[in-house]
Amino acid sequence: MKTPAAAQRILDTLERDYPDADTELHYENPYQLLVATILSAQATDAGVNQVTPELFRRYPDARALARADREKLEALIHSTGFFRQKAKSLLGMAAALVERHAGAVPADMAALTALPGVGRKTANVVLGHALGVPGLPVDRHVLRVANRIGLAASDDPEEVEQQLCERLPPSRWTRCSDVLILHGRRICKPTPDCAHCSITKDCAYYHSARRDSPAPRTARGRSAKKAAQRPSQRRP
DNA sequence: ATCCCGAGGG
DNA sequence: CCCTCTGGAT
Repeated sequence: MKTPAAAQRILDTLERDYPDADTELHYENPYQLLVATILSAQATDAGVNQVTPELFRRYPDARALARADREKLEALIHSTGFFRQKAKSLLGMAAALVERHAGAVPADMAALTALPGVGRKTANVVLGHALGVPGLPVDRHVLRVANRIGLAASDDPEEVEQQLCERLPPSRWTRCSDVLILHGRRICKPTPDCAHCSITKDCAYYHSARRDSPAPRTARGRSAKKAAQRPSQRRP
C-alpha cells in the first residue's frame, strides 16, 4: 500500500484531472443536500436533478417534509428508484430532525447516522459538503479505485475510509472522495479505460495485466447461482 | 444481462 | 452475512 507521500502525490494528479469535482453537490442548505443524497442512491444525477426543484418547492424544510403526504412524495420521487423506501426514509428522517434537532441538520456523525435512511456514506457527504466538517464518503467507486491504485487495501468501506484518512490531511478528505468517485465513473470503471488514465504509472492494477481483458464475462460467482435457479429460455 | 453515488432488515 | 428495494445506464 502507498505511503502518505505517494498517496498525496497521486491525489494531486487526480485533482488536476477533475477540477469540476463537486459541482453537482452545491445545494442551498444542508437539508437540501441531505435529501438529495438520500435520493441519489442507485440513481443518476440527472434523475435527482429532475425531481429536486419541485421537491424543495413543496417541502422547503424538514418541518414541511415531515408533514408530506406519503403517496404524493412517492409519486414525486418515483423516477429515482427505490421510491417506497426512500419516501419512508425521507419522512422518518424529517420527523427525526424536527423532534431531535429542532428541524436542523446536526453536524455530527453519530446524530446523522441515527437518522432513518442515513448511513455513513450519506453522513460523510453532508458533513464534508455542507457542514464544514471533514468527511470522506466511501462508495463503490471509491472502494474500487482506492484498492486498485493502492491507496487502500480492504473490501470494507469503513476500513477503506480509515486507510484513506490516515494518508491525507483532513482538509483533503472530501475532495479525495470526489475525485476518486469521478475517476471511477469516467475512467477507472469496473472494466477500466486505462488508455485514458493519468496515473497508470503508479497503479498496481494497471501493471497486473488484469486490465484491458476482453471481458469474456460468462456466468460465474453469484450470477451462476441466480442463473441456475432460473433456467430461462436457452438457445440451442 | 449486469451493474450501480446505499441502507435496513432478517 | 445475506437479502431486498427500483430505475436507468451500459
